[in-house]
Amino acid sequence: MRIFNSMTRQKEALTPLEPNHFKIYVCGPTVYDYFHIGNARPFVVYDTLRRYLLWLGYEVTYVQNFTDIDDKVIQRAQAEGITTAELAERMIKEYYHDADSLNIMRADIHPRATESIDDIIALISTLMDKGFAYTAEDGVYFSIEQDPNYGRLSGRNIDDLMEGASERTSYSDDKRHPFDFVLWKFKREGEPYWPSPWGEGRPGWHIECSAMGMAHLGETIDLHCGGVDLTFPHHENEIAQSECATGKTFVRYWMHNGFVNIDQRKMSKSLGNFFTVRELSKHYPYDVIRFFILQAHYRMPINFSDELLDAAVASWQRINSSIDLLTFSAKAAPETAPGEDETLFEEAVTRYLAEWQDAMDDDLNTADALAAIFELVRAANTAVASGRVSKKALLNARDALIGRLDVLGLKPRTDQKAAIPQRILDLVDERTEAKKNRDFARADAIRDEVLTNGYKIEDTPQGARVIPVDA
RNA sequence: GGCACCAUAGCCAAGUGGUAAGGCAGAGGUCUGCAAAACCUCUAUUCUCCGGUUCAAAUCCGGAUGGUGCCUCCA
Repeated sequence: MRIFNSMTRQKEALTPLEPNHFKIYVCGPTVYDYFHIGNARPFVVYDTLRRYLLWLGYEVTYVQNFTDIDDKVIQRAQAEGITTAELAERMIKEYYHDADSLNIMRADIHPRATESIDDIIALISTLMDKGFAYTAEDGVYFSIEQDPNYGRLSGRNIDDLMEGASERTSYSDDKRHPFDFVLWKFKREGEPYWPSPWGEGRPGWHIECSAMGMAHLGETIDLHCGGVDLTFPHHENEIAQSECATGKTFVRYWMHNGFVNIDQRKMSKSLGNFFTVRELSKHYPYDVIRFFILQAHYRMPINFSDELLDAAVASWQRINSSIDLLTFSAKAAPETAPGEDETLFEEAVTRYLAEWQDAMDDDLNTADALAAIFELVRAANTAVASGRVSKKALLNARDALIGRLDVLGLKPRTDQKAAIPQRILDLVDERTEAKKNRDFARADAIRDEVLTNGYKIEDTPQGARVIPVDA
């Protein structure tokens, strides 16, 4: 598999440091609110990466943190009159609700900043000992001038930063350099704090990811993933503090996903143009949201609108419909089918599955992978219509389809459907009888009645087929 | 101001040197008692524009235009 490494800005062969075992760290949510669709993208994308690596036979250790202490958590907790721990606990529960619904696998480890204070303090101590950190009035800072490699990931040097900063950065505090960043914030009135060798306080934002990543995955991590907006300063700072502490490469492959936009503008909480996944799920099912995200390559920006979601509903329906059709028609399909249709179909299935894998291998191109899925769908629908393809071939195709969708974290609707009530099945039989007697008025009336009850009847060469109408 | 990214049909979106995937929407047809679903055909002589390299460019190089992002809240 090849992956675009943000550090080198090119696609590279992806290999684990430790044989057959990938160690992945994904920047997780700050738990002060429900997460929005823009936050959901990395969770879905890297979950898909994880599933694919597992499918390829690798062992994967997947870590995704919860930032449960920072300014926003404190602010929100104060506004609600509860403790930060209470707020975090609640929002983590809500995170799991949405993430589980999006079929995002739980990480092997979900470390929390407040439970990793010892690791954080140990890391800062090392940086202090080695002369990369210093104490200022309001906290402990990392000195970027001590790091000759600073700026490598984001492609900027300290001079570039100064130029950008000249109009926006205040030089008023007592940091040695305006871009020095805080490792440990000394406590302020009314805020939670922990003891440390430098005084009571709480961790800075960047340090927690380094500390938790290294604590659970070792000093060198295979993959570190997150949104492009984290490239600078968050990931840049993580590299600086981690590598200065250990002298080793912190991360071998950096992956950054593109934004979710609204009206061509970045979706963000500060712009106020966001939809939480929870809110959106009231209008569109979770599987459609996931499908929508995977329809584009992960590094491209995606725009977001009802029209695009509606199109995704229809596309996803096409796939589900084909799976249902395969299951249904396999029942009446011949046991063996020695003809050309059978051979051509099996060849087509093999070809499209190969295309699917090629796409996934090429920098997790889920858009292309889904195109292969659609090709497979068309071949399957054609095979079904021909009636000259064996039961075995149809079921093999169906299972392959379901299997590949599962790697994408997409569950076919069939699996989620309840059994069709006997009452409905009786009506369908009654309609078939009416049709046989050419009593079409009666047949149509029954079809309408069934539809009113939430089920659709479709006539096929193999007989009438009943499917629930999706809400 | 500095550093990046993006521009492909009505809409969405793959494609990084060999002659434009896939989905949605639309039109026509087949099947059907009628539907639905499905299938077939059609819908970009062309990839924002202008130069250049090459036998060959949506793909590489240079420039222009438009849009977006980052530059100590951010996925």
